[in-house]
Amino acid sequence: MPCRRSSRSEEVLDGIIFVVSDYRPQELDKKWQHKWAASRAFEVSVDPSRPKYYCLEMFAYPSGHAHVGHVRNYIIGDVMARTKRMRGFNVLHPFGWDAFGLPAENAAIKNGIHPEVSTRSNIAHMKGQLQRLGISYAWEREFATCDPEYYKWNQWLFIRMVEKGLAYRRKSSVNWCPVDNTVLANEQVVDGGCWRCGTPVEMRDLEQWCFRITAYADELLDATAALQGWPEKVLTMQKNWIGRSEGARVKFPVEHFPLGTDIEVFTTRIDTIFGATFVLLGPEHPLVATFAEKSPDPAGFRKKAQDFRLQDKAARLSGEIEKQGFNTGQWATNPFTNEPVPVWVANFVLGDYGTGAVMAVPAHDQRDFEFARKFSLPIRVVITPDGTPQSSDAMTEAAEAYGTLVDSGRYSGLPSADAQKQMIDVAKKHGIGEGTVQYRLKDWGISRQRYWGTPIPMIYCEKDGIVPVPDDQLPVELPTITQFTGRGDSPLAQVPEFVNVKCPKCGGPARRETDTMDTFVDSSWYFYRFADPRNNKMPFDPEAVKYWLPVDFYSGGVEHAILHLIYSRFFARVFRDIGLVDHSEPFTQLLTQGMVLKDGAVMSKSKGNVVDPDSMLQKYGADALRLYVMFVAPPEKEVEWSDSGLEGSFRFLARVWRLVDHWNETVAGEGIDSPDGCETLNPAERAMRRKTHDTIRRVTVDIEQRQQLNTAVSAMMELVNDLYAFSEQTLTGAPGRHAEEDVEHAGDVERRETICVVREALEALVRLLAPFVPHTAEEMWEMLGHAQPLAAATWPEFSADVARADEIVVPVQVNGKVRARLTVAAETSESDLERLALADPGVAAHTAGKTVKKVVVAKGRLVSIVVQ
RNA sequence: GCGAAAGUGGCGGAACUGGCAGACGCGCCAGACUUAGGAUCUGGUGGCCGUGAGGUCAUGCGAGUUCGAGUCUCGCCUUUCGCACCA
Repeated sequence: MPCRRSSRSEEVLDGIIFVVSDYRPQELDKKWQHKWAASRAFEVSVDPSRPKYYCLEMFAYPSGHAHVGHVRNYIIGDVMARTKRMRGFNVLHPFGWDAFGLPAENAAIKNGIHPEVSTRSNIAHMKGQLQRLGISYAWEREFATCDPEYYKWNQWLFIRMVEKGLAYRRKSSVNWCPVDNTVLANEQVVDGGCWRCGTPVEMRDLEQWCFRITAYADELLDATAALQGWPEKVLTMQKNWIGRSEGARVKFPVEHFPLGTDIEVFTTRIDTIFGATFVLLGPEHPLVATFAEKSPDPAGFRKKAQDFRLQDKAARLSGEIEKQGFNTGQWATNPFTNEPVPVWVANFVLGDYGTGAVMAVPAHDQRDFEFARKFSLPIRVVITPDGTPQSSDAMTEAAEAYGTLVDSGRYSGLPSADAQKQMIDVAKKHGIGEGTVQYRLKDWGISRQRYWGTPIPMIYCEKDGIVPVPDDQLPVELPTITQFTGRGDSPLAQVPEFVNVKCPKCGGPARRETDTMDTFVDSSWYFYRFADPRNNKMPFDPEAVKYWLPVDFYSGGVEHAILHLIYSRFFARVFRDIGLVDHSEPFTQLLTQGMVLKDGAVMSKSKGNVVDPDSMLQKYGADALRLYVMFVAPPEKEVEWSDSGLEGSFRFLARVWRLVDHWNETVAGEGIDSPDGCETLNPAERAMRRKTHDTIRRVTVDIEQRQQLNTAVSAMMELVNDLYAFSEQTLTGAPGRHAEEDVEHAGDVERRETICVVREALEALVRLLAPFVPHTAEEMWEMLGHAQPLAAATWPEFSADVARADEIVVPVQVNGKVRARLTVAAETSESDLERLALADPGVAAHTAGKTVKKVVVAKGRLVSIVVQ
């Protein structure tokens, strides 16, 4: 039964006395949340007879408390999910927890609480928060990545990747965060610092496991063209991250060294090679050590190179580094000019890009130019706009543009592009180089020297080498550790019963891998698991994934534009290539929601500016919060939190409530049906109906096509305003003014047509509101006499016929200024409009005594008259 | 430095394909109802001139295209974001 009361009451909330009519959202929240749970309203199963819709918000790291910034994303997703459900789709809307990670482990080091314990309790609390917001999740599919039933499949997949050569072990120079005591992937280094704590990263040489994401570099890049549902901004970031560049590798032989001692360089501008007057090595280049030995002061040489290495990433935090370098004393031969060129070591040459060495063309590369001027190295112009040779003396900066070659032997006179092709051919023919493609993207190092993650399922045997854990022994479970020391080595290495194991091949003594996986592995495929979360034979049933995937609507923060989203696209391809899925792109549409600011800053615990959703819920109920967050701005935009805005949303809901309360008994009466059955409607009734249908159209388009949820809300507000005005015109007076009498008088409305029109409007309104304010809408739906819950109702039908206006107002401009407004039949022809406009007295006043030069008529919109 | 996006009332924002700028909300002002109003309902609310009808200016600044520009083009300013020695 509806919890409806007819009298007002006073109540004290937060020390303030409110007089409320009837709207008690806190009661409604509980009532409907229980009903939805009891009826399993949002649980779904595969049903090929219905179109599916997979609506997903990025799952959460269980930090303990969700603030309104987090919650905004879940509400956006919920509006989409609830709308699509009412539109007839079989909607999968799951949620889970990205539960492994450093914060829990760091907390354990600090306060001794085991990560498992704190994580589980954080999850419980945050789940409660989301449930109190009424987000329509299929909770039965929930899982956490720290469940062995989940991470088992990380391990299973890892072994498949080892088998396919997509996971491999290598010693390499890695980014090391001295505070978090672990390795970071390149994607996790932001401005030279750790993405989590900002500490400048150090370089260390470590053995670690890598995923061969570069095998998919071209595909990941090319496929961005097909991702039409993604924001351009995110695609651009991914393209830049992959950083494909076409060029050539060319060998510069080192003089006075054995044949085959070459410095190989990568260049995108082989056309400038005749201007290559020196060669630069990065400090990490292998020949640096060799050259040091040949130098008069090997120790000093090595120290200078080492200094360059150390300064590298950290120094970038504080702006640009000055270009430094020193001469190795060695010479190499430019293979095109056959001239000797000096070899230098430079701090700005990256060791891990290309070949770690470059040919320097100071006339045509700004960095080389600055370097050459600083160290008085020769500058030779080999490209000019018109092919006329030039001196470098007057140059103040490098000329990087393409042009025509000069002073380049037999290539002189060729345009850059042609020269590049010919030079690459010649280089290849002589075995001194070849055309290649270089990427900025590097393989993804996933080993982490931490506890709270997925154990890497590998065993090291002296006899058999590196052996994967057999599938039937998965999962390799995390041992329970009681002491968290924070020492710099892998915590798992300190657990002998974990480390010591028999080799699966020979049965002899062996050691387990003690590193765990980067938690981005967990989040790279969780959306597949949701399709079949309890499968204990496979990561998921391919048939279930075939039905539900790809994700139709995915929303989350832009901060994942590269990391999570590129890894997920990579994993989709890995699953594809091991035959488990038949698509390549996991997310059809991506929405990057804007953050919620408080006092101009991103909410964070440390800044102390978090707005806690629970206190808002207590005061205004879930729906007011939901509505406010959707109304305040379009989803992508950053917004500033406003308490008074939230209060406005609460007032709106109370206003709708009073409206329904005012009319419900009348419209639920006998013989009240669709106005389609009514003989004739008077003009006011017709206008009211038109508004109803126009609102249906606007809200539907705003949600489904434009995803502009704020204007959908304002359209509904307009409808409510019109319904108030319409109620005023009926005999009853406005709702809310004399609540008692109005209810009595509502039955006095004489025209059955009026009641039919109101009924149609209210039923449409309540259903349009449902995705935004589901609890309030459910209750009002019940008040309107419906036994079936709104969660199972269908979306209101839009009728173009009803929405069509029969009369329109057409403004008339004279020399660009509006001078009159014509009220005419909607289908008035252009010639009639012109005639009516010229005849209008307001227009005539401005055309009198002048010549009409031109009349432009935009049918149904405007008439523009030019006079002189 | 390079690249992208955005600049609209006191505030958040709207304006869909170039066609009445400021929808909707917040705030503010007034009226009604009231012992009371911080509830509710109604009306008003960009600037300037005018008692008024009305006029006039106005979408960061400056030009341009057009009958008509917040919207398109060019230049500049500001802000935000991304990339930043990637050869």
